[in-house]
Amino acid sequence: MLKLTRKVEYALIALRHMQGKELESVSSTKEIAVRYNIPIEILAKTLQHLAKENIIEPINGPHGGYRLKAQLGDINLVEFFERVEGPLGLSDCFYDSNCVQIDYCNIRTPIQRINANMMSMFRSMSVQDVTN
Amino acid sequence: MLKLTRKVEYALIALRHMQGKELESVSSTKEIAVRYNIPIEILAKTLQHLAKENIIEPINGPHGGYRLKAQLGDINLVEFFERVEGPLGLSDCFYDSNCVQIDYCNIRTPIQRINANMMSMFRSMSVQDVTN
DNA sequence: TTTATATCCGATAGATTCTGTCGTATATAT
DNA sequence: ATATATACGACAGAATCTATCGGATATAAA
Repeated sequence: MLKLTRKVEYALIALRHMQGKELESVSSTKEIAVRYNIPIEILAKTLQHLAKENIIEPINGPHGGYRLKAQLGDINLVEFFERVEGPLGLSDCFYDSNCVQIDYCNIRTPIQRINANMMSMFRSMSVQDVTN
Repeated sequence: MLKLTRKVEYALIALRHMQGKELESVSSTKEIAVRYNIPIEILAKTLQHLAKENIIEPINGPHGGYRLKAQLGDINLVEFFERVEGPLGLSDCFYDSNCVQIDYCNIRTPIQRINANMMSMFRSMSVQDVTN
């Protein structure tokens, strides 16, 4: 409950890795996978996803890899989590409402308040707060 | 990702239900299950768990059920989540460390900072903030 | 004392999500 | 050409979440 997914963690590890290098320099999937002991195939998918989101830029071919493209300070954590994992919320009913309790639920409003607090907390931090 | 479990939601729904009634009055599992459209067996388990945690008090026999026992204002949300679901944290490595990345991880410290923020946010709210 | 209505509790099954793997295609530097 | 990268859909295994089943104990009331 209330945990990050591996995918988000792998993404952050990779971004921090890239952040630690010179701006133009390129990091390959293999390099990162070996360095941090991450299964290469799943890291590959994660990086492809970040590339599709224009957060990193892919370089094809030998000596290729990825380098940072977006300003990590401009992406807050709610935005980042949603771009990597989709809609965010303490309960599904805040973005998709096929919950059988929805018509009777007596805690929807208070939970939504807490959810707003959580969102606001994550929104107050940027990806760079993690990768620096 | 970052969602509450049904068990926690059912527990909160039940507590709010009890909170809305007179102090001495008793609510049965069936009454709550029907009222909020919750599978009765799983709600039963949840209430038994809350009883073991001394948050509610069981009354056996016909016309039995449960009534509030603890002061809900005294239980903060971190404590509540942990009493219902066990250890809490954005990543497992904050309370149990068989993560294969642990020796190489470059984001453990920043994530722990975010985790501390989240904990502090949940600690600043009590169960009563949800059930009132 | 029997009966009906509750809680109690371990075992298990089903569903969903999370995590990781495989195979194949495409791009490009040397 | 070849070697080394990314791209990507399909699938498989694992873990967690959610729900169900069966049978036990407790007690109020007929």
